[in-house]
Amino acid sequence: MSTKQEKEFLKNYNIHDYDVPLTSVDIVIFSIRNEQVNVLIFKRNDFPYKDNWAIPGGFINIKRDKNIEQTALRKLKEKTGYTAPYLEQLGATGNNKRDPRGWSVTVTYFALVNAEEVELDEDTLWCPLDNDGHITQSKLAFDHSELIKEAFQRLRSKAQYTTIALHVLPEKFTLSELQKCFEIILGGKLNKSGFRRRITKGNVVEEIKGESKQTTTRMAQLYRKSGNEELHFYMREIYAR
Amino acid sequence: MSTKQEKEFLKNYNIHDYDVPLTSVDIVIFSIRNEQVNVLIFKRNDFPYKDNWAIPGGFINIKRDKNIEQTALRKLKEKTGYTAPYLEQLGATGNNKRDPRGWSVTVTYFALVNAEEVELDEDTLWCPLDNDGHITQSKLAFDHSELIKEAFQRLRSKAQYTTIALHVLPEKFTLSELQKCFEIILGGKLNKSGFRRRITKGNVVEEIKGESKQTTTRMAQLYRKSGNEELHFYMREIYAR
DNA sequence: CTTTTATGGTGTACTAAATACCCTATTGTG
DNA sequence: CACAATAGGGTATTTAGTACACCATAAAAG
Repeated sequence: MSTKQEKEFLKNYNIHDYDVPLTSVDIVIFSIRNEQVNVLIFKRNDFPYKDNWAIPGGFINIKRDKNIEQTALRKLKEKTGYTAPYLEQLGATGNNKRDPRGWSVTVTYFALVNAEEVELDEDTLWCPLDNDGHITQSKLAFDHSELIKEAFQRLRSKAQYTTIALHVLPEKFTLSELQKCFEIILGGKLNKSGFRRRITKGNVVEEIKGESKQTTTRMAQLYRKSGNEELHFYMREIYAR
Repeated sequence: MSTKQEKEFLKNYNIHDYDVPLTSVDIVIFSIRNEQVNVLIFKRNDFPYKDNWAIPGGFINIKRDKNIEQTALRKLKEKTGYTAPYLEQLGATGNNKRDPRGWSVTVTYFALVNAEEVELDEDTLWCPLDNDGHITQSKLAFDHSELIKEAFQRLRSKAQYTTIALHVLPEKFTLSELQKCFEIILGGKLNKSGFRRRITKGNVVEEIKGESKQTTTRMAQLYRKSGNEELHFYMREIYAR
């Protein structure tokens, strides 16, 4: 397939001969803390936007990373220690405005983690989002506030027809805790028995026989995730009011 | 905000000092012909994969393109003449294997067009897909077969809960023609009266008063798209068997 | 030690929006 | 003129939600 001419072409090909955009990976890391959706941000150490808050990310290391998902996982691991989180690509954003260094493309991922299992570095913090996915704290570097908002919209939308909220919980949890997570993400109340039917009917959680958790009132049955798939998809959206 | 130090940094910043990936945009253009989903492919004129079939695409022109969607629209217009098609970003694919020139990231878009309104250039053709989204003709350059398959899965999935199939039809169409398009995309038969209720209930199509179309049997009412949104989203998926 | 209260857990009536199946109308064709 | 084929639409059934009521249980209050 590969002709002599083609080999010649590839030998002479040098990307540095062309005007190319910057290409980076950013990652919106979600968790739930104090009954709010939170996002992990850190204070930048380098130009541009030095000393501003931003979401984790950076350039693809074309020596070390085999693919872009690996770049995202590497960044996530650096900031949270997580190696197997829920991770989904949100999409690419690219234009000539978003980075002062020039034309820039970023591939954004979002991850769900359990806040209890993350140890924060210095200059790293959880920042709560309001009901529209706006970050309530400081203004962020680049277009990161916009990326967070888009990721939040995707998260909320997916919570309506999948089991995505499972991924912010620890290994063991009660159904009320799970419902609470859905309600926080969806921004409204869910019907209890409808929710429990929906969750227990599919093969998405299983009782941990004999284990229950002390709450403020009566004991609650503990569950764990079951099924192998990352997400279970429902035929209908759930209704939060 | 912008300090002297930062200005200095930006002045000295040169992307050519770094090892960066190639970044391109590819576009999967769908239409329906002969009761099959088709994809537009063309014969490559340049290395690598010269003389192989591929989907349209290319590098971002950082002088002319303001953002990646513009790059995609530019490529689409070159091949089809369309300036306002249904266009959606599928996502980014990036790894060190897909392009012989080196580490490569591509942002894939997919578009829906009406085949009748496209004039094919030389070295350009419509190629039908089988029921799994596999291209039935030749092997394609790069990982383009894989990109097509992923785009087709997204298209089929969206046809289950949105009005996406509207975008492969001409301005005027009958409900039977619309149903046929959905069936082709979904790969199964739909229930007629259920389908008509679903379509006519939302504000997605409107009768063209007094206009009807001759079919092989009785006259059929003509409709046009209505509503301003690109897509209408339903709460439930439709069921094709 | 009893009562209150908050939450855990479940059952039932109602409802929305599908599917499944049926019927009638219209027009070209043998 | 009967018949085939598609347009167009009606109704019963099913599915999976919402709304709401009810009992259980353990901590806290009196």
